[in-house]
Order: sequence, then C-alpha cells, then structure tokens
Amino acid sequence: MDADECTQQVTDFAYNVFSQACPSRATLEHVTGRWGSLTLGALSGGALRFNELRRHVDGVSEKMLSQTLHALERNGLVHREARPTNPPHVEYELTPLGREVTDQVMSLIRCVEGRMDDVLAARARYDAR
Amino acid sequence: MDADECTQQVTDFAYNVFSQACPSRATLEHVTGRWGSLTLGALSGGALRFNELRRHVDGVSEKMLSQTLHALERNGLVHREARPTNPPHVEYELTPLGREVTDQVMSLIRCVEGRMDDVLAARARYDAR
DNA sequence: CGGGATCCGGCTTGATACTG
DNA sequence: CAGTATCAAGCCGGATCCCG
Repeated sequence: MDADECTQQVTDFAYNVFSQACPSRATLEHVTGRWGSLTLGALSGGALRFNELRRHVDGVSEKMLSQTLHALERNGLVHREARPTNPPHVEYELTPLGREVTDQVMSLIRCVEGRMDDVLAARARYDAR
Repeated sequence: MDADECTQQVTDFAYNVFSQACPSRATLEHVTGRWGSLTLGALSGGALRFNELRRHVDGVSEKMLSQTLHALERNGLVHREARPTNPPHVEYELTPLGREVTDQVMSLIRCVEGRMDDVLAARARYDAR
C-alpha cells in the first residue's frame, strides 16, 4: 500500500518514480542508467554523430550506444536526424525536453565530480576499517 | 586521446566522468544506478530503517538494498547508525555530502516526473511509426 | 559511416533460505 | 529486525558478420 498506481502520497506528483508500476521509473532508469547519463552529457555540448559519440563516451560499445540512443529517442529526449547521403550522415541532438532533463543531469555530474575529493576520502576511511 | 587520465579538456574538472578510468564514473553509477537514486530519494525525507527503506523503494530486494546502502556508505553519502539493542535498531541517513548530491538527484527526479506527459506523448508518437 | 542480427560468456539480479 | 549465503535466471556487453 506504499506504492500502487502512481497516485501515492510520497510526493505530490501524478507520476511517482518510487512506485514500480509507474512509467516514470523506466524513464528515470534510461536517463540515469549506465550509459544514458553519459550520452546525454555528451550531447549537451551540441549535436554529434554516432562515432563521435562513441569516442566521447569512453568505453561504450556500439550495441549499447545504439540501444541507449533508441531508448532516449523513444522517450523524446533525443532527436535523430538522418540525411540519406552516401556515406550516411546521421546526427543526434537533444530535444528541448532532452535539454531540460540534461541540464539536471549535468548539474548532478558536476556536483559529483566537484566533490570527488570528499568521496575518495570517505572511501579511504571506510576501507581502513 | 579523448579520455585518458581524468585530466581531460572535455570539462574543466579534475575528475571527468566521461573517462572510463576516472573514479568519479563509478561513484556516478552508484548514485544514478537503478536503486541508488531511489534510495537517496527515499532518505531525502529523513532517516529510515532498513525495512522502512525497503517498503519505500518499491521493488527492491533485500540483497540489492543492502548492496546499495553499502556502496553509498562507502562513498560517504549515507551514514549508518546501529544501536546494539535487541532486536537490532539500525538507521540510515544522508551525510551532508549525501544531502548535497541528493538535492541534485531529487531535482532530476522531479524534472522527469513533471515532464512525463511529454515523455509518454513522445513514446506514443515513436511507437506509432 | 551507421548501424542491425546473432551468438555466447560472465557479471548482476532476484528468490529463497538461513542467522543473530 | 537486519541482514548474509546460496543458487538459478537473465540481461549486459563484446565479438563477429552483415547490409545500405
């Protein structure tokens, strides 16, 4: 009874990520997932092509990048612009909605990056025990 | 040459998540991971006990919650307070650092929740093709 | 170049059971 | 209550081959 139909009182929102059944949960996972956040972050600087993205997001495989882009496109965060030339020229860029979400993601990334000294210190303390 | 030693020019930060080797990448994944963000979000309202957390984060298993909490504790985001009573009484709460990060996470969650109508519309459009 | 399709090994995840 | 131990299932990710 704590989370049933996206109509819970945990927050005041119609869509509640804390409920398993709520579609916002899936979207959040795409956005925050292993590659989702980094892909959005990479696109925050402007449109990029597939292999540019691949180089920018260190460690991502073709398959995962492709999969991630599809998910982000389906959720309306990324726009795919394909020009039927030869060789093909495909660009990915953030939609207005995507930009909004990405601003939040980048803000989080910057926060984590900026506090890494504290994090590493905490880890050292934890591991010392 | 795009991402080697956390000393890249992609951003101006010493720690660069876009580099595989950078420790901030691992921390970001804990924070944004499937259960990390929801756990932090649950704790943003105040300290909670293990099973309270479990009920709050719908769908998480004992193992994953335990694992997630350990990771967050190790990274200095969550403090674990155990009182050696019987039955045991353990509380988890955000550290100052954790609260800072969680504020960003909650901001992201609120953003996604608030734009779910747009997301669902985009999905419907995408699937219609 | 920009991917889709497939196969496969391995880490991650989720039930379940058990302990203090 | 607050977890750990164990085990099976499954998804992740790499490699490979393919196409337009």
